[in-house]
Amino acid sequence: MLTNTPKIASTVSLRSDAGLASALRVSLARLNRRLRKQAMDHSLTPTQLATLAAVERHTAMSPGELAEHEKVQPPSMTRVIAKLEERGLLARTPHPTDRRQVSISVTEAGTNLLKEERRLKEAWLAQRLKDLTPEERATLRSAAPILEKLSTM
Amino acid sequence: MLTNTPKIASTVSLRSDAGLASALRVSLARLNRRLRKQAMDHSLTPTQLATLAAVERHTAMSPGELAEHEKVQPPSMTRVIAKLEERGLLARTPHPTDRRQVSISVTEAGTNLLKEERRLKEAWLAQRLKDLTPEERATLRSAAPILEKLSTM
DNA sequence: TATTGTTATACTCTATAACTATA
DNA sequence: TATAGTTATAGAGTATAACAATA
Repeated sequence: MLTNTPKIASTVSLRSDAGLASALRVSLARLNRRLRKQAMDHSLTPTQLATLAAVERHTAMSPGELAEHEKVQPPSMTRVIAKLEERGLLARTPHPTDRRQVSISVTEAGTNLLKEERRLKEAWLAQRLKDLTPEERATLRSAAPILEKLSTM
Repeated sequence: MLTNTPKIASTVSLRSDAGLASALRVSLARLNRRLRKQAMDHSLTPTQLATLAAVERHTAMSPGELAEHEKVQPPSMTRVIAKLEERGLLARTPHPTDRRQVSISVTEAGTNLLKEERRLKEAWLAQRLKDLTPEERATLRSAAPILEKLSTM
């Protein structure tokens, strides 16, 4: 170790809006980093996992839509889908009318993997919530819908 | 477009602890995804950016420490450092006593990049906070330290 | 002729193994 | 002989360009 002195946290007051933004940004990033570590050993890349979740969320999508949604190029999505299909997490069915297109959907195994993934993260979080005071939990209960709102504004 | 019907959100009640954990997880993930998009076009990989931030946070670190901190192998860190040094964001100075070691520190340009990166995210967040009601902002002010606490428990 | 998706190929990032310099 | 770091090389993942099938 050379030196290992963490710097003093931001001194901007929480009372100002800029201070609140700063404090929230730091807390959100840190908590998310911790949450991301609570993951299954599914050995899926982030893109693969996000693709699986997107298909589940939208019920059925074409490779082109998925590429756009995940901000990757179509050839990359072809390979992501191939991997997920190989592992039985996604299935491809022909498009009813346009035979150029393919419809991608989640298999039961894919759904189960996503469920388990979420279950692990939520279990970790629930455990920590248990160690808060009732007042702290009440505050978070009020804050949750506001955080939700922030991301859709 | 094939189909694009988003599924109904979780029906678990916010009142239960499991419901709170679920709601928080979703909100946190979504808000972070939005925040991450508010980034400079610095063309740094996630590892490069995280490394830069780690060095800033710890003032000075050795390549070995950085590799361990960022969970990459030493040879990978060698290349990350090389890239960051090439761009003038990190600097290397010899260790005072052990000539095998190298001390890595952030340059002024590196500090400025991190500042700008944070400024952008916080500006985006502050703008959204402005559109909340005073009560909602007060709730978030109370919640911020609790979120912070959750990640260190 | 335009569009959807795939194959061919190259580049980047990270890993393991082997090497150099210093303790 | 052990440790810190780098260089050499290989394996994944993604991009661009070219191609095949269908509209």
